[in-house]
Amino acid sequence: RTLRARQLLMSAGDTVSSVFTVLSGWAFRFKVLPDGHRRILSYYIPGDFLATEALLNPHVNFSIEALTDMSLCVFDRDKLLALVDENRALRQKVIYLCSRKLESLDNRIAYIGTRPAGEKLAHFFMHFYGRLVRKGLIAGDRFELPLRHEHIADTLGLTSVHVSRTLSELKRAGLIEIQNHAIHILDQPSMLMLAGLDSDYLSKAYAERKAS
Amino acid sequence: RTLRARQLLMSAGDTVSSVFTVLSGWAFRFKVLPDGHRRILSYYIPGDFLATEALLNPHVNFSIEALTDMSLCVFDRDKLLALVDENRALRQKVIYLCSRKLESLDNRIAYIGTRPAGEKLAHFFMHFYGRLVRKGLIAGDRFELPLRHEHIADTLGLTSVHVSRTLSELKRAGLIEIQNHAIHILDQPSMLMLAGLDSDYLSKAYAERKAS
DNA sequence: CGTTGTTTTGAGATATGTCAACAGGGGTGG
DNA sequence: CCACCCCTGTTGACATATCTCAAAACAACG
Repeated sequence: RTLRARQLLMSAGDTVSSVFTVLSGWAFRFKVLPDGHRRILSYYIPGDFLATEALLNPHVNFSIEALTDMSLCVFDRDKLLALVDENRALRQKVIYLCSRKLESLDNRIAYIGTRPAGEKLAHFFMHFYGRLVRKGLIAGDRFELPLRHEHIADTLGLTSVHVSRTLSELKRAGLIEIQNHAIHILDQPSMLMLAGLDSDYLSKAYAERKAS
Repeated sequence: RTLRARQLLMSAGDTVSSVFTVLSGWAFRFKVLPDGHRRILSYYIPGDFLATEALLNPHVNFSIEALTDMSLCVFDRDKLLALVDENRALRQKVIYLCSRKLESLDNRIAYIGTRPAGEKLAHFFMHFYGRLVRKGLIAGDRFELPLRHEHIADTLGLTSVHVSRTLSELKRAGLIEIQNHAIHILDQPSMLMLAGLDSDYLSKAYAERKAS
């Protein structure tokens, strides 16, 4: 199945009967608060299993939107669940997925809380860097981020105006460079430190590469 | 097994071999950021299964501390896992737990992000109110919260000073009252609205009561 | 009745939000 | 190929929320 950029894959309130893996393209999962603000909860990149939450509970209360054109591999939720139920190895796999998911949400909460905008941004970028490396999707210190400032803002709990300003600061400080929709990490150590990550975060990511 | 207030049940980096259910008392799960700030991720109240995360993955990177004296029912992780592996109903139960857990973290992220302090506090209290009601632990519009301001601050990403100020505002506005460590919800509808919750949030909680 | 830990209050600093104007890019239709 | 428009990003001035530091009030507890 394919999807165009900006198309919705599922909406809050839906009862879904399919789950997916991402073959190509990016997507994000979000909620809309009562006051109309959007809050982005997580992103999906190629290779990701899409919507662990939906596998566990078909009644979703979040939405998923395509960030770019994308192609997906579709699974029937019931059939997949039946398979999982029978197959021990698959069950382990699901447990692993859940565990990762829980951990990553914990981390989101931990650093989104109250860190200043610069640190939030650094964490955001370096986190993606690590994910892309682990998936074997990039090699150098430059990668594509098909996001608008508004996405970043809705992810980190900032305003797009303030994201713009803070990005300018990071550029002026010589930490990063941005052209088109690609970001270039100029000063890796400083960025990792700003992000509150271990200095060997990236080496670890390279070591884990393609161990999906 | 029993635990005194302030005692640690597990620490980040531990490999745990036991999981628990809470018989009495409160606890909280937290991380310490590289800069020394503590971030509280979740709370446990009587009846809760303690550390779904630890069941899925024995190598934990968070800590759990007792908030009050507490008594726990201990399970051997391996044995419990073996049981779960054999028993279909238990597997469903675990799936349900994970699903709830994921959802609640989503919600944390959604409202912790950028809401003003008053709304965060309202959400925090009403959320506990709902949880306690569902567990059948309270009846009226008043309940005990064995927390210091610092816990609330570390949960919501605020300063304990600011928590104090904002609480004073809520009191002055006639929304709540606090004595000892018990909170009295004076204006339920306003509090629910502030918290960004449905006006029938509590009726629902009462309806679900003790369906643990 | 002191000691220690917690909450409250105040004054001033800083980070972030809001609103509004403008600039640039990439499409679209003429 | 150009003129226009819409969407996004940038910049500025100002308002506000939250933090910091420090002192004082209060509570719990031996």
